[in-house]
Amino acid sequence: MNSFTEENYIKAIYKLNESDNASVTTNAIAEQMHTKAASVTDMLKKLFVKKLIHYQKYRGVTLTVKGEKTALNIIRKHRLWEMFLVEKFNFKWDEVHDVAEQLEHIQSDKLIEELDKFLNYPKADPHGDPIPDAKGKLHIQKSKMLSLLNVNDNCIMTGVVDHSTPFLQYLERCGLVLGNEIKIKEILTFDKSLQITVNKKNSLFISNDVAKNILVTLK
Amino acid sequence: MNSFTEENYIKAIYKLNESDNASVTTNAIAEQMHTKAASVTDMLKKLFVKKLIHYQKYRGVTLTVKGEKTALNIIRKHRLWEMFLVEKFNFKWDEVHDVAEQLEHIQSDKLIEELDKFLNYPKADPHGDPIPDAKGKLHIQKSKMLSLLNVNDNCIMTGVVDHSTPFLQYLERCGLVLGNEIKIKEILTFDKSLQITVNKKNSLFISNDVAKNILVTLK
DNA sequence: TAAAATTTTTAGACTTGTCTAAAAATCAGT
DNA sequence: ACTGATTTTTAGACAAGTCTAAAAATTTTA
Repeated sequence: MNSFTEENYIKAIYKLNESDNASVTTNAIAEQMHTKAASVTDMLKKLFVKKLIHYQKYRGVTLTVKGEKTALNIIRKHRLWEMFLVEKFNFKWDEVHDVAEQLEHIQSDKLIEELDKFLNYPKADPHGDPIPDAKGKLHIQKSKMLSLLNVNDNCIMTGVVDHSTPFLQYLERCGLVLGNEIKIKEILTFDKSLQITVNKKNSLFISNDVAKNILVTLK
Repeated sequence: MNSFTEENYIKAIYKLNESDNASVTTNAIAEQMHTKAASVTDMLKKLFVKKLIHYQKYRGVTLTVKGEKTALNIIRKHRLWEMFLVEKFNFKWDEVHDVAEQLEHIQSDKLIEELDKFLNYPKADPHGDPIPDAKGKLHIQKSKMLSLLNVNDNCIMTGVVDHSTPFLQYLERCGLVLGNEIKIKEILTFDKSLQITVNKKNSLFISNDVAKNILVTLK
């Protein structure tokens, strides 16, 4: 079994990796955990021995499959408890975090099963953040701004930020409607505009501002 | 704030003191906590510095008022969580303990308030163990077998174990009916039979078997 | 009431997770 | 490609909680 501290490191690594999908640096973890880089290095060695992370000195870390499973289990518990506190115990969204942070470490499979049942098996918490199932699988993806993805990422359009008519009309003319597949071919360095394909055919350029207003989930 | 470990020691001391109401020994705590006497001594020094216990070397410990308040708060949380698990999450009584043992350390006043409200402010858990209120006050007493008390203990009769007619008729003849005050005058060593008074007048002897079938709460 | 048995405490060591300060490795700018 | 800045790691120390072995105090027993 992993200690509370180990669980918190795993979760921090998962979150840092989630946003940029790159190898996570020692300093980034130190900042996230409100601790010092030296302490992080010590812990990384331990997590490496336990085969929870891939780690090479000076090279940052990523989670192993085992580490990711561990992370998803903690996140599952955290998000289910947040739902519970809000829906059943009259917590406001800004009040839940600290308590869920404690509750997520409680060890009991039956408790989490029953909690899930009690909440009617929610697929996402009210933030739109997906709740992994008991096997650690995410059934829905949190949507992100298209502008945050990288070259060669493949995604499905799921929403827009700007709902103005001119914008929506522009999108329709480009074939950018809900459900279509968007692949990023290139991101130009000088203005961060994107070359994309829609449904593997239509190739076009969109500005970074446009990309910021398109919500997608990774495929 | 106290650590999990400190809280567990406080709870252990409370429980050990509850049954016999005497100064609690180092070895008794060590056994209860599944640890070694040397570790207990170390912790006792810490709890003494924090003014949670009265402690003199080699003389055992009792809780201070502050320590007792701390204990009652943990017990309140423990028993509320047990109720919750049984009533809302389909736990059996033998399944709740380990989980409640973890949940009792969660720090959040609002959480416990809402939990209490959610359960409709229960006064006792289904074991009959009383749940302290938010101020640490016990509104009902757990009833025990009269045979477990000591000389000079004073109590009120609250129930019986054996409900057979002959037994109840015998009790009535002795004046042993619900609500009457029983004081233990003497416990004979050779057969553990008891000399008692009922309502400070009638003095009589009852066998230990009879005493085992009379439920009382301490006054 | 003195010796024997038991309980409790002390002393010193180990583990986990943390820190500071200094050394080593990597990265950035020219 | 070199130099300086930054990041990461190492080394050594500390606090909490635990342990074993030995010493000290208390209790039991004869």
